[in-house]
Amino acid sequence: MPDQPVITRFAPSPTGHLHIGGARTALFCWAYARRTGGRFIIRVEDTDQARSSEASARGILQDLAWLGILWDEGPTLQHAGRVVGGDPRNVGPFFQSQRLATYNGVVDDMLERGLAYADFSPPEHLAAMRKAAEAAKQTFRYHPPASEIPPLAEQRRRIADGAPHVIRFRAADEPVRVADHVLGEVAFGPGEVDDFVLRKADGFPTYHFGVVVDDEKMGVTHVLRGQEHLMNTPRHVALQKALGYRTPVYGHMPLIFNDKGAKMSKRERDQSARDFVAARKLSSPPTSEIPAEVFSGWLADKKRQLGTGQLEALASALSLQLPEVSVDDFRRAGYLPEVICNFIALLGWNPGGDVEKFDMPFLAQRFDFDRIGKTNARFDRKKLLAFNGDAIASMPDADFARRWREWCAEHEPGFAAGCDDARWLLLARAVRPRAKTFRDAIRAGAFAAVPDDAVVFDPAAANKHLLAENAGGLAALARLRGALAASADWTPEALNGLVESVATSMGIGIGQVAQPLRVALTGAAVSPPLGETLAIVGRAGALARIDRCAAVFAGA
RNA sequence: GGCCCCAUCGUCUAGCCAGGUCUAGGACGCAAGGUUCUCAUCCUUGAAACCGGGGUUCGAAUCCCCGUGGGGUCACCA
Repeated sequence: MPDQPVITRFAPSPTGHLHIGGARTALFCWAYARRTGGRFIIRVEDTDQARSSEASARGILQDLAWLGILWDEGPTLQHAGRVVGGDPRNVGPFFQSQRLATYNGVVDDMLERGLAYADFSPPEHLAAMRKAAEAAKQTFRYHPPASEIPPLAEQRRRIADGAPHVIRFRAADEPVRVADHVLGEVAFGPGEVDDFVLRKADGFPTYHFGVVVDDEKMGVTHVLRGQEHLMNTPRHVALQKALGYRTPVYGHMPLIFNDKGAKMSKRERDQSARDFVAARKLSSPPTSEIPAEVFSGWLADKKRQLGTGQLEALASALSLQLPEVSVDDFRRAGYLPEVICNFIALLGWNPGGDVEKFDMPFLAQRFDFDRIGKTNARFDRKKLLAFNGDAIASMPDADFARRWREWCAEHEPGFAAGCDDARWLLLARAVRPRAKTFRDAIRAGAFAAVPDDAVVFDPAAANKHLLAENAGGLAALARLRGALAASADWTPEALNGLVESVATSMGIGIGQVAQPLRVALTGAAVSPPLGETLAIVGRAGALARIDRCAAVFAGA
């Protein structure tokens, strides 16, 4: 196959959000196709009827598109004014649940050729055998002697009678070699591959069967996936060999761990919430979203997970920050898609030398198997945060202002609502060096969204800067008010100068003027520089806030 | 437990494949100092690693073996 164009695929199962590890797999598959001038396709593996959902599939596609990982073939999605996906080679559909006829055709053929057989034994039978083998400390391998497999005619007859059954692969007793392009050659002894199920009792293919058939039918040449799939590969290779299919080039990537050294998973979010609840000794749910019995069961059983909505309701009721695990989590937390791509690419791959900041075109130009690492990587949120902060810091003002506003429209619609463009730009500029994420920026700029008559004064700040000692803070405020009311120039630069000159004229340090003003304007001891803060609040707002502050603390 | 993978600063890693230029480089984090009206940014400096043991070799972070440690996987989930 060396002369054929490269075809890679990402094959998510639509049972939840796009996980960060899945995003990396997709990114690498995309990058490899781009670099080699090949094609990148998406195939949705929705063969688990109980757990798959269309909403999840759509969410995953949207997350991919948001990250900038666009596919050449696959389900179609409207994104940024164009259609992503499609089926130019006529190899679809790209949902496995719509390809049952294809799988059934292959099953028939395999039955006919003795490569597979119908197994009518009930699941309990298998479970018992497995248990017995475990008790005897033996490796369980399902591979009955040929004499126990009914003749094909009988299999056909019972199938036609509607007897419940699965279709199993008839495995050969031979070793399998996998030429992995990341790990090198990996050898598996004879007997490692057993008579695994190809088609489930519900008529849907298993993962192994769907993957092998579809990769062949869709002409996939390169399979990049997580190392958790390594032990599946001999099955796939054995199947390909039996069917006379081509074997794609495999590359198994190192895993991504959380900071506890375990595989990153949604469970982490439940665990973090559970730890928090346990530390607070809460025994009843703090939100009506969660029934009491569900809550207590969840609390007692570390394996149990709450629904996504329930978990989020819990977190917000406790104002608890859940660890981000899925792409959507990071998006809502205010991370930039290009930073996420940059960062996850670095988990398991690097361009060599000291380069670690790069963009999608760079990846599309440089990515190759030979620089994929072999060691599992911990997902370091602190470093991601630093990367995101760097990206925000190096953006042009106007870009940051626009993208922050877009993010707000999606995730914090109330925040930017009444703000005109000029003021928004001032706010964005002031807040930017204080923010590592868009959500951070909201925290830093919160004072701007508070109505002038609703500033909440932090008691500690007010005490320290307005009420302490000889109440010099209130006197400074009075002087500032006069100067501000008279100021001709309402720009950050001029206003900074004005604050300085008030301090000078009063013969005190700038801090002794600045901090009282800061508390009056924002209620807190922390804000952007005063010139900026004043400019954002506006003259009328500033005077109103100062007056209200003076009134509140006058008698104190 | 069987099978399989892996092993450089706390973390992500460069260097390893084609041994010497490595008193092991970068980044995040951490520590100290500086700039500053607060916070943050920013600047400077610093501490910090080749898992252990054998070999091969004039020479090993780099090659080989063993040990140890970590991880993955053992479904009619994917």
